[in-house]
This record gives sequence, C-alpha cells and structure tokens, in this order.
Amino acid sequence: MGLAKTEMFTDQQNEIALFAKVFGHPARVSILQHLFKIDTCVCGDLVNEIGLAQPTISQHLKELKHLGLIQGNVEGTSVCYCIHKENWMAMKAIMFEFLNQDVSKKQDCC
Amino acid sequence: MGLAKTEMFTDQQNEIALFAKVFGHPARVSILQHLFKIDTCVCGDLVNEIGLAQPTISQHLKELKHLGLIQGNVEGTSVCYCIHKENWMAMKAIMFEFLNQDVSKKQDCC
DNA sequence: TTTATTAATCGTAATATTGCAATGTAATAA
DNA sequence: TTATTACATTGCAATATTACGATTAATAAA
Repeated sequence: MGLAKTEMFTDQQNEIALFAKVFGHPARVSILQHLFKIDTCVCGDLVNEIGLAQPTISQHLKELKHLGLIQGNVEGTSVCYCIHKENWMAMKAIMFEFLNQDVSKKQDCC
Repeated sequence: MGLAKTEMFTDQQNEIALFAKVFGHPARVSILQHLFKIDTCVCGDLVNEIGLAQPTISQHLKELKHLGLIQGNVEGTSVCYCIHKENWMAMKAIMFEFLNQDVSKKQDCC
C-alpha cells in the first residue's frame, strides 16, 4: 500500500525511521555535507553546487527544514541556510543510540 | 521521476543514502532492535514479534540482507537471522563519520 | 514603475515503496 | 506418499518519492 503502518511501532522507532529517511537520498546527504564544509551559511549556491534543478533542491531543503535539521533565514531576495546545531545534536544522540548497540557480545549463531 | 540521480553524487554520498534508506522504515528498525535485544539469532518469530504479515517481514529481511547488515542461515524448515557483526560495524563507521561532523565550531549565521 | 533576481509552490510524469493474498518451494513428520 | 511447517516469491493495489517546467511571490535595482 506504500504506507508505513507507524501505529504498530514505538515513537522511538518511528523517530529513527524519520531521521534515517531524510538521509536516504544522496542529494540531501550532499546538501548537509556542504553546509558542514563551508564555515558560514549558504545563500543560494546549493543549486550550482549540486547539479539538480532549483525546484528539486528547494524541495529537499524543505524536508530537511521540516525535520528541524537546518534553518533558513531570509536575507534580501536570497535565503541563508545552515545546520540547526541543537537539533542536529539531538538527532545525533538518537541515531547513535540505535547504531551503537554493542555487537561484540553476541555469539556467533547461525 | 521518482528516481535518484545517483551518478551526480559521490560513492560515499550514495553509500550513506543507501544505509540510511534501509533504516528509513520503522519495521526494519524494529527488526534490527529485536535482533540486538535477544542474545542469539532469531528463528522465525519476527512475524509474531512485529505485527506485519509474513510476506511483508520477509521482504524487509531481504532488504536488510541485501545490504549485508543481517545474515540468515537455513536451520531445517526455519531460517535463523542475526546481525552481521563485521558489516554492521563497517556501516556504523560510515554513518558515524557523516553524523559526527563537528557542529560546535560553526558560527551562528542567518 | 519596470525589470531582474531568488527562491517557494503548483502540477504532473516517472518511478519506488509498502503491504498482503495467493502461490511456490524445500525440509520434515506422519 | 501425503501432510505440515516455515519461509520466499509473485502479482497487484495503494501510496510515496523524485524531478522539473511553469508559475508565483517577494525583494532589489534600474
């Protein structure tokens, strides 16, 4: 049905999935890496940096913003984007907890 | 077009996106958490554990296996699944590098 | 005001994902 | 041999995602 049955999972599981999903496209990974690489915020050159059309980039930015991972401020006719530090760190903590489950104590089964 | 233009991104960006995408569904998050929680491998009870139909679980397992994050061994009529330790740790290193970019030195712009 | 610039939104086509009923397959049990 | 059990595969309907042309909105520059 193309529709995840979120109601049968915990809030934590759904939250992990939401964050992961936003990283599940290379364009958004690229946007975030670029925002990290440059030391200030980006005002508009993301379209040149990445090779996708402006509406496509705008859509990806919207999704990142919707999850709170980036923030955008209007600066004249352009918009300045940067990582939302606090929310990024909060997301990181959630993802780390999931990824960091200790695998070493598991016995070799199978 | 519903089709990611992977050729315009780096291998690293595409790899991060692939791993993230597989975590982008709560059922797969739930499956992985269950495999971590129990100390041995799971022989079949994932369908009871999670409330989805058997073909649906089977499909999610297939995707996890395809990325190498889990392994499954036939054990009579049932199949035993567990985390693939080595591949999990390799994936973790890649995801950590992406998530762990230092946010503290960025100035407040915007 | 007119024109340019920048980015968001709308509409739409192409493709992907999710979920499950039905069916297939392989191993075991009776 | 004939169930039975456990899981995989197939096929399909419903929904989601991706990408972009066209348009709109807002501000800046002329």
